[in-house]
Amino acid sequence: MNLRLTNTLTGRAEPFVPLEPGRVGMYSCGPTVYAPAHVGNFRSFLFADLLRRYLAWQGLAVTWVMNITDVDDKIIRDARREGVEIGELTARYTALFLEDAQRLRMTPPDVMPRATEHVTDMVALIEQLLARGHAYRTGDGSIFFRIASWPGYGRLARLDPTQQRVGERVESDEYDKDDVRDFAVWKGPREGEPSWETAIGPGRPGWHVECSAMSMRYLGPTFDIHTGGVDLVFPHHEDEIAQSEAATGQPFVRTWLHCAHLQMGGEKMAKRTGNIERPADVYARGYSPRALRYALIAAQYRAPLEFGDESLRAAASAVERLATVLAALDAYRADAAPDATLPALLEETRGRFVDALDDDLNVSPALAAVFDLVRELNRRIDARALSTEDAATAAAFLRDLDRVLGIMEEEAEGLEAELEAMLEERAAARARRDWATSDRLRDELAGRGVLIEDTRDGQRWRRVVEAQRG
RNA sequence: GGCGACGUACCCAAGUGGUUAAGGGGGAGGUCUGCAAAACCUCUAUUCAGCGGUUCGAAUCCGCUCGUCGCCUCCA
Repeated sequence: MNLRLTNTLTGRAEPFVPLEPGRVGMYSCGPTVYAPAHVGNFRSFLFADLLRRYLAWQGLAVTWVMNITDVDDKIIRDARREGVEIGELTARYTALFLEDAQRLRMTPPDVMPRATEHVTDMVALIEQLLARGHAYRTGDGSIFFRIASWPGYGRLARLDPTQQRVGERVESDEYDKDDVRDFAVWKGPREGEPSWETAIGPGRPGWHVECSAMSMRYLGPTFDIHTGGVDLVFPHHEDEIAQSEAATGQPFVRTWLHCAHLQMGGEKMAKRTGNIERPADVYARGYSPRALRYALIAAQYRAPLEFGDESLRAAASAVERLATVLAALDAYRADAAPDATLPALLEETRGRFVDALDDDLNVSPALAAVFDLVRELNRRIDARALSTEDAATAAAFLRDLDRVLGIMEEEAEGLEAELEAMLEERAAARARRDWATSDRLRDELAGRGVLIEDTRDGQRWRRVVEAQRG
């Protein structure tokens, strides 16, 4: 394994060496469940998924943890607005997130800890901070991390704490703290807000402390990889490092990975500005989850990626091309001698694929290798140059690469009996060269969303989910 | 103001010192096919924001200029 990853901590691509040979502990900042996640959020989750899949494909035992933030200011605000308990709101959006993630074929994380179920872990961490003098209480029962007590602060974000701009933010801050830069690890109880009775008093956890407590709970005080969007570098991850290392006295995360923003119209996709699109919006316009996944993972994670109808349309076509060659390989039957050059072709493709992904998860050249292979396979299919066995080998090879990509096929799905019967009827009509009946059935099936293609290996069908027009 | 990323064809996007500047999409023409679709073939950047410099040689290194985006505050 020659994987190199760009560590935000150093700003450079470094060889990835797991703490424990053969095993990888990886944590990804997950969603705050007060609204549906947008596709920009999913870029970040799917980038982590791609990494997870690649590591696993390379034979590493990965433990992937993704948190669900189910208590925070916005959740409280929105629940109050709706007049429901926060648990009702978060259950709703957690379910939606899981459904969206599944449709996008995000590998289910090994652990998806919820903040509200780990308050004890957070309290224990805060107690450590208090004991070591890195945190202090304020009059309202809140507890703040004292940045002045942590000299390494600002290292991840390369921010000089003394040069931080402090302005309006200071006045608007609702809590009373010693230093404006200090951040809350614990928020004192307030009327109408959820509160936990704990060893450090009543209240609720701050946002940053949640990720520290839960990641270390499942991965230990020091673990391999932590991912998130670039917008989390500061202050979220910076704060995580400070409080985690201050509490344990040990290094926290070895490799920090941050993916660039998804852009729409040249600007960051962000809920705040309303410049967002959600998976449901994309599907409503006729694009499949597979096309969306492709659009989100097809560029290297550190580069900003332009998202929109153009990219979705391109993704839909690309994904169709992959599905088509697999269908053709599956249907292929020929009394031909084995193709002597096929093994070398597959080997070369695999080499290019691995080299590209090893290079900081550079998917573009990896996909280029796949598409070069697809063209070559189509050529050989057309020329009937493969044996039946070759076709099966090539299909299995592509499906193996797809364990990393997750873009090639829809979930296995059958056809309704009625449509199945129409297919058989059409095959019979074709056998007697009854073109009129054949064409009529093809039109009818098309109307039902099933596209027919006639090939030397017989008729082939596939469902049409992608929009023909945007 | 501080920190960082980036500007490659009609669109998306690789390439970061050396033969013909990946790949996907789109477009044009052609082949195959009962038709359709798919597939295949050919073409679609003598040029990499601009200007200087280093070098035998630069899209790739250096400098300047212009432009874009992000972070510094809740944010994937």
